Amino acid sequence: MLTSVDPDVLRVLGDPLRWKIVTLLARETLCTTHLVEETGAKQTNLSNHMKVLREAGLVETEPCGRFTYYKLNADALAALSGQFAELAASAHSATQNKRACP
Amino acid sequence: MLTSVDPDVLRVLGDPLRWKIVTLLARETLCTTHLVEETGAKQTNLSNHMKVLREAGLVETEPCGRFTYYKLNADALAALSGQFAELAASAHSATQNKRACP
DNA sequence: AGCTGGTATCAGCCCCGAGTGATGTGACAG
DNA sequence: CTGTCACATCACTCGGGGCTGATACCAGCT
Repeated sequence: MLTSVDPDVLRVLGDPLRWKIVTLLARETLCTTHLVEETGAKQTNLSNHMKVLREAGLVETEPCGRFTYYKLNADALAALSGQFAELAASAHSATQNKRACP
Repeated sequence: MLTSVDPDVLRVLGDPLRWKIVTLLARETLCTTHLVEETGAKQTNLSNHMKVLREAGLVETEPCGRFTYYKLNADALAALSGQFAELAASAHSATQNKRACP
């Protein structure tokens, strides 16, 4: 199939703060306190964004005592990479076939 | 370098209509009239979205008489694919190193 | 020239979502 | 048990962006 991605995941990643969170989680698994001091955002704001990222299937939670660790879902990112590669390949060959003017 | 992508491109792709336009352009090069009848959106709305896609470097215009053909920028998509692959690889190894609880 | 069809721009409406403060819940330490 | 810390949820404001109608622009045809 070609591009089964729905734009929801991309919309989720389109927010600057959420993207920064993703890049931070790409280096190490962190809990909310770390993310607060890394991003400078309020805890409430971060909690909202983490919920969005979790519901989009991009991060997974791992409770550890009273802390909540977040780690990236590498599979989701790999899937995105594959979809974009597929799209790029299709786009490369689509430059030839041009639909006739109406 | 790791993840030089700014979330702007992802935000642009996060809109459902824009994503549909991208998937349509992945198959063949089209002009605005084709996109209007394919998506069912108003011409004004489409023109706005095409401007956004153009400024994001995702599509390129090719004037042909009084028509304007749009084709995908395969390089931009391939770059996105690479960035996500890099991110996925980094995320896979980031599950090991977990920063200590504060 | 004047007319018609394809696109781009402008001005405005309206709604979704990011951000914030207050509050609730739950888990350890004393 | 009580306080404190980590985190989540609720209620709210407000600004950005998607959508639209009107209009300007441009290329080709008669």
